[in-house]
Amino acid sequence: MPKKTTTKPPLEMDALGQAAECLKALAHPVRLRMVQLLLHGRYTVGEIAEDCGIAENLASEHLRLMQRCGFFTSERDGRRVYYSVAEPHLEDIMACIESRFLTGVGK
Amino acid sequence: MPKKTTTKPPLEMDALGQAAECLKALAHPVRLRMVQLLLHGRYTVGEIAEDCGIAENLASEHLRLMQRCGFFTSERDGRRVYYSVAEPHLEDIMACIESRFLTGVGK
DNA sequence: TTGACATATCGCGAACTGACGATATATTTA
DNA sequence: TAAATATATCGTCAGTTCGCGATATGTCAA
Repeated sequence: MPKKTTTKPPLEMDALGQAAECLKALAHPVRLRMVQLLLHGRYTVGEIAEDCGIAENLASEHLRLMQRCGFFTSERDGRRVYYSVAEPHLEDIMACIESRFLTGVGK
Repeated sequence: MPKKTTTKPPLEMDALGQAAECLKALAHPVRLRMVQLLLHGRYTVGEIAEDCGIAENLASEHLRLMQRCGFFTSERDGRRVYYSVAEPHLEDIMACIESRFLTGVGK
């Protein structure tokens, strides 16, 4: 009897907590924009900040947050730090989000 | 000349804001659980509360939040109120989330 | 009507988040 | 070395979220 469907979550509640954490990381317009951008290549903090129209320290904070979730990684090259996507599922998830919210709207 | 496309995102920033709002609504373990449950049928507030292991007033608050996003709808039947999924994309989005976070973990 | 049940709403406090200026660290160039 | 550049971190504060007890509303049955 591997599973029962009676009352509670068996032990998935824990995984749902993790999933919620990561969704919280995505749930910010600037961070969604960063995901869109980095899905097309790697960029420095300065480039990302400019694209999003925010200060560089703010960008750095958002990027670090996404990195803690495992969504992004960074590598330093000289004084610059390049961020890129580390989580392969991000592409699928972003596609879902875009298909719901960003399709043919005011284009 | 309705809009200019100089530095920033064209006009999608607005849609990203909306998307972020809805992701925030999803970004909670109890609410994710509610989505999972309601994707399998319609249930009353009391049933949902018990399944999630929370008080009924709390469940009611979470459900109302999801309803404001357009994710759920409710219909009253006597003293009970049944909630069900209203947003068809929820299934896809939830599938993405599950494939990332809820696959073969500790099973 | 009254009482019981199901759900919704309100008000509060604790905890968290986001933005921002100031400051710190790391790296290159002079 | 010092100065300039790129990024990261810190402290703070306004605003928000969560859970909860108390209360309100809505519905049925006696």
